[in-house]
Amino acid sequence: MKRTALIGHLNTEHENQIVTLQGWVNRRRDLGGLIFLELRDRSGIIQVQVEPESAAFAEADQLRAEYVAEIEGQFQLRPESQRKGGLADYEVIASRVKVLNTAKTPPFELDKGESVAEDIRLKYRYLDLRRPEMQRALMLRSRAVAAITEFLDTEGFIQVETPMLTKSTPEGARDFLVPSRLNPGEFYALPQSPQLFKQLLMIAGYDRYYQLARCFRDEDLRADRQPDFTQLDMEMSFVEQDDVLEVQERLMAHVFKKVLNVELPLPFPRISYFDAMDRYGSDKPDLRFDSAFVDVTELFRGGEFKAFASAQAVKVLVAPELSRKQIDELERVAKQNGAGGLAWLKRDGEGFSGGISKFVGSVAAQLLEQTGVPQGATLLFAAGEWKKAVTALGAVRLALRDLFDLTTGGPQFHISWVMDFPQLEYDEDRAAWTYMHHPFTAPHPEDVALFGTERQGEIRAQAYDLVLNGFEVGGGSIRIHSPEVQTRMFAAIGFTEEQAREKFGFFMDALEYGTPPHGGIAWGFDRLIMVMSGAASIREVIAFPKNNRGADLMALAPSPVEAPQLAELGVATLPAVERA
RNA sequence: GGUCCGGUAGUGUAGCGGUUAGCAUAUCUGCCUGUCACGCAGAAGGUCGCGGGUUCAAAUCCCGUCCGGACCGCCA
Repeated sequence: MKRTALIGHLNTEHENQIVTLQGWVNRRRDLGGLIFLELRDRSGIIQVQVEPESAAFAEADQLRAEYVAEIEGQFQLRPESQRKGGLADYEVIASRVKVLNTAKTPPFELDKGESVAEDIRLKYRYLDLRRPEMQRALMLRSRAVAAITEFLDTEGFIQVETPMLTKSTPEGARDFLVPSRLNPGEFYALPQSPQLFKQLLMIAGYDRYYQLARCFRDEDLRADRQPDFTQLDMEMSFVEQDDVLEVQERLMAHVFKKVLNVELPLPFPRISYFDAMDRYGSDKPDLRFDSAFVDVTELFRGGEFKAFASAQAVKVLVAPELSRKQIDELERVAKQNGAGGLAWLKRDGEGFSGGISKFVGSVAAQLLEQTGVPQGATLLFAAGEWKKAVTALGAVRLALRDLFDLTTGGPQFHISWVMDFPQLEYDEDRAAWTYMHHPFTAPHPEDVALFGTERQGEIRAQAYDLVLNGFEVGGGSIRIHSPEVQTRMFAAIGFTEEQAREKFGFFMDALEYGTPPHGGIAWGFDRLIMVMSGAASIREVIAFPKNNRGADLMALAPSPVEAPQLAELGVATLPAVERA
């Protein structure tokens, strides 16, 4: 059964040799006397010719789509008129064909997989994964892992595995819980991230750590979010913010170079959280195109248009000429993202028409000058409380991107740092301050004094996100290594000493035993691979993903379990009516 | 929890008050020796997601429900 080579590795050196190949029947073209087969493995596809007088003919005649076959024959150039470049210049003239296994007729045609409903693909994922597109994506992912390992190893990072059955770490998301049979009524939590463990490794003196860590968050899914996902988790001791960023930039550039042969320009641009929000309406702005907002708050202040006159912020986005239908659609986007509405104007000569034009007569000239809106183009406005206004207009900006392909002409990949996040955020619903990143994020040293004062909302965190084409592909921070600062942080978010002890006392203890200054980052690895491979969904780069409802449509998980299994765990389920 | 879009042979789609529910492809049969999305001829294959309603008549309209997807909330 020894095969000569993977199909894609056949080359001129094999020319006119007898080769043995194994794979799946990709396609069969039966010309009556003559049979052509396409044999596929993970590396490529080769045409096989079976002649009627060949001893292989009877067996080859049995082959159908997705049968597993072994082919022995001469690897040779095709007739000159039929060469198509690469492996398609060659074919194998079969001398022996062996059916290694039959296959049921596939539920969908593999080479039309792109247009097959995703739930069908997921139900038969093992067939979907045979498609060259899926194999390319998973092989790209594998190459990225190899590049990362190679780089981090060279840079002195040590790979350490942290537990999957652990105690809930305060990352903010819901935990997946695992009942403990040996400790009835008690539960492990699956890690949302290895955050505390990697910090403990720094305290333990491992200096530089990394791990491709499986993480779990029990929240609703999205096209770029799965309940179980992979982080590239890293932590470094005796570093300041710039040290972390510098290593990260070289690592990312190395991965892009190795995997895609793309050169990322270094250093990566940095933008503050405030600027990202203020100019692009997002903390993960897609900077492959500009379309920054223009601030016209002051222009309208106290003016005749009441909706803008006293607004905290009035932002405007220059859009191409829009139809009424397009404006309505964009307004729907704005409203879904928290805006009351979407005011608009069309440039008409030296003034404006449509929308709110009857209110802007007195400021028309300044509006033209400040926005530079071209003839016929549209201005889109969001006004109100600053964060709400910019967020809504940010969503409109992305809708315009998709509507008008605004990224064409820009770089294929744009990566940047978003920096200087606020340390604390006021939660209106709970009427309390909370952490924006996580409670171990170090504040900017100059801002520590603001803890507990009225201005604690101004404290800047030493936190940073990596943003690629509008996706957050990484996030990290310098951590608090001083027990005093940690205590002030807990106090600021309303944790009492007792509450902090109860939640992560072991970590509070550890902090007091000689914690080095340290910081790190975690990459959303699936998301990064999604963007690198140009996929529209994270599911395209995960072998066995969950659907929108968190279900594995192939394995049919989650599923009920038998009563004895629950009893052993000391767990009972509520009837559906009581769950609400 | 919410908004929007969708569900018709295995797959992908058309049909949007009266059709024998159409087309493509896959499948099966026959023919075919240079095909490469092989071709040609034929066959089989459908509870139009499910339930209810409106109507003389429902794939088509209405309500509910289930399922799938995108987004908001949520996810630091």
